[in-house]
Amino acid sequence: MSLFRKNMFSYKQAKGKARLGALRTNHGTLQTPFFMPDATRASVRGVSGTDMQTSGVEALVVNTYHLMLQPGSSYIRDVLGVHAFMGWDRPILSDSGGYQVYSLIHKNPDLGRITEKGAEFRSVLDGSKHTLTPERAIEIQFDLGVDMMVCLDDPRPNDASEKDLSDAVSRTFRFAERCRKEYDRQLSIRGIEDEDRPLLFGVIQGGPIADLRKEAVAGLTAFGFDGYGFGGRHIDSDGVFLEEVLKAAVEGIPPSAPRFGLGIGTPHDIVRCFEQGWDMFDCVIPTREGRHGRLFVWNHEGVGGENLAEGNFYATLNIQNERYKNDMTRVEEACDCTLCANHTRAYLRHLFRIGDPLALRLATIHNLRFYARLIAVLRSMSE
RNA sequence: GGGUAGGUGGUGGAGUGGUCUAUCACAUCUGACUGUAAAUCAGACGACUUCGGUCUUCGGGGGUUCGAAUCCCUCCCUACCCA
Repeated sequence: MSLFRKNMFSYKQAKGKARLGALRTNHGTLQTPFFMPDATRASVRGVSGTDMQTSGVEALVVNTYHLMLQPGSSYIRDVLGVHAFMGWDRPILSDSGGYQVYSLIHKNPDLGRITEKGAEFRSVLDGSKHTLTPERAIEIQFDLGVDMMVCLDDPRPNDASEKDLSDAVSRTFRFAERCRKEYDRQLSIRGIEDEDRPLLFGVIQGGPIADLRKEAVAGLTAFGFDGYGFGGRHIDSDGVFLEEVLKAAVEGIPPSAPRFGLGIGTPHDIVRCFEQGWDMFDCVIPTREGRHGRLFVWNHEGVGGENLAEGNFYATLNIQNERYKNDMTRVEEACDCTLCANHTRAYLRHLFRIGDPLALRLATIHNLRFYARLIAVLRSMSE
């Protein structure tokens, strides 16, 4: 019983393998490709919903693990869902907490362990124990009331042994089966009609080994999910984009399903994934790096496009550098964001220097606007 | 005029005979950041360097000592108290 809803996703082939699509969700239709900033704890740090809408943000990602800890999924359920809680009425996707198996547990074994039962976390907030089973992850995501949810997965570091990576694929598949079973059960318990159900994404594991990725895709697609996400990490330990691995994965996914590159990525990574046929993305880069004073700017005004694939269409500047002390130009003259419309580089640098929270907000807004403009370019170029 | 306490690298402030170019913090400079333990983290921060070192620093000057930021003399300066 494959998940399939008529008119949920449609697309037309664009340049090469890239495609332009439309994904229907309970909070509106999203044009693909699209990029979602991470509002991990139901907040894109430092910016308001209005800031995000003005910047061109169309959808957000929240996190099951972090919201489970604070303020708690039942709390969010009781306040009628994360949309109402945040005051954001556009699409929201929740990540399953699977990434925290990697970012917390694998990077620091003191913070928990992953077993066949699920992920046992030692809370990063107060040390308390929390077990996130596949079933629990799905239940929480229903409590959150999101539009798109993700199966709990078991990502491993890319330098893990082949056996380890293979185990991660098979366990992620078993988790996916359990997630799907619980998903159906929740739909039934909550009396949710097919037309109103959130979309469920399976996650492709396999590390940097293309054959494992193919195997993962084959298993998941045979089982059937609304969409498929590329999990784990899409870069090697040196930050090099795993072009062939992404390609191996995307080729096995039926074109009728949306393809989600989890945690992707830099502007260049997004372009390359889009050209391979990936449709949706999320990443902390624009927001985190913005808060750290790194601003994205186009290399050329008017934005050509010939150089998109080479990745030299943009540059970054560290606004805190001394060279901007007397720089009275805009971060980017051609940008229409709140920062570029009103303030100089020198002023933004000053705001960072004095530690004013406004610096974080303005830098984040600019980077979100940059990403939105990148997506707009991809959409227009491919027609 | 008398007394007391002090003067350490951009700042604050440790050190009180050798392991001191001198802890630490801040400031400054630079870098990193990819499904957010991240308004975080890392490196540099006297000069020169063939990167192995070399030279110059702890208010100024002089002295004791094999050796001084550390002890002594002297001068200068600062803060507070008393006249």
